Amino acid sequence: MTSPAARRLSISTAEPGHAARLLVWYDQNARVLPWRARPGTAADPYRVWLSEIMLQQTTVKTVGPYFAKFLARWPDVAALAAAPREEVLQMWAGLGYYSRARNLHACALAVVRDHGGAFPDDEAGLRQLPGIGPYTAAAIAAIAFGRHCMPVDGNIERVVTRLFAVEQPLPQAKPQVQEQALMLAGEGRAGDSAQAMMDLGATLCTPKKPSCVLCPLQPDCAACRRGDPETFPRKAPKKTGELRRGAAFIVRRGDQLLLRSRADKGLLGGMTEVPGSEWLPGQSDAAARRQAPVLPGLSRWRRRPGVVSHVFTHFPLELVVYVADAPAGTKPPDGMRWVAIDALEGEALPNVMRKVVRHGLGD
DNA sequence: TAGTCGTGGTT
DNA sequence: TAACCAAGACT
Repeated sequence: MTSPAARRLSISTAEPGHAARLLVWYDQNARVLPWRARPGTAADPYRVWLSEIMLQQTTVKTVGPYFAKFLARWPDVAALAAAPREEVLQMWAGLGYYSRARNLHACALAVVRDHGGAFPDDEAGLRQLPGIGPYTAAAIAAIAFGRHCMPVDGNIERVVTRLFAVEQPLPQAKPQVQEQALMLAGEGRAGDSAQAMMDLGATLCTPKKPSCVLCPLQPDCAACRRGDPETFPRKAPKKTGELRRGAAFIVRRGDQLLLRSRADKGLLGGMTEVPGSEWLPGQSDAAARRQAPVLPGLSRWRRRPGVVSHVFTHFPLELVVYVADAPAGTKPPDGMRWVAIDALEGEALPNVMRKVVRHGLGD
């Protein structure tokens, strides 16, 4: 709280509120991250945007190498817009949530085509672009353009619901949290305030065992006073999905594999895969195997021992893997293609398919 | 509004 | 280990 000396001074110097104390803490404790501008220098909207898209539901550690890779290959939004979409998907492979990659490219094209290559400099304008929702629009507006707004992500939801001991569960409490979060934006330093809140949530106000003794907001934190900060935010428990089963089919033609591209939308949209059965709860191995591709002259299917297990956000998956050989010269079925095993790095293979190939090739 | 959409890490 | 979480968007 305010010291007696400071209180006397507060006649002319307003008592530091939440926002001010947050910024004092940030100036001494800000994380150094590749996409952040050096203190005192302006942020590059392209880098801010690229990082914000990559960071959606993705950890800082995971994003690091992808951010560097993208920036080296496409140093500005015009370069990214000029790239083939397939190349963007391939570079994104492994990062997950692939609609982000499709929207990233669509957004770059829109910025070049509709905005002369410059990002809109306010929340409303940004919000119109593909892949930019309420959070990302506010984050870019604050960090890149200094607009007075506060993006609300998982970190900030946690900090705010603890600070005010919000009893209403999420997501119902979102409007209230948004309003309270904005009160923490410092005058003239909205971008730093936003990043300070994220750093606070990531390093001190953590989901479990928060370090309240080090927190600059601790004197005012209702949840900390109650003694149960970990119980915030309130949230309804979510149900786990049912296990789905299926089969994946690896067809070898010499040193090549048979691949195809998934439908543009939906799960793993636009990504590369080996032919496979549907993924259904309770599907028998026999039913899955009947969905094998048909090629002339194909050898017998050999089932690889074991299964490939993978967990998506809303369901776990188990795939049985079969392998067969096709004679030299065999033409690929409609919509499929032969790809050299050595060239798989150049494909937009999601991790589940990397697991399948590794398993099928006996690694 | 609630379900869909990846993957890796932590507890 | 099963559950939860990570700078959410879209339908």
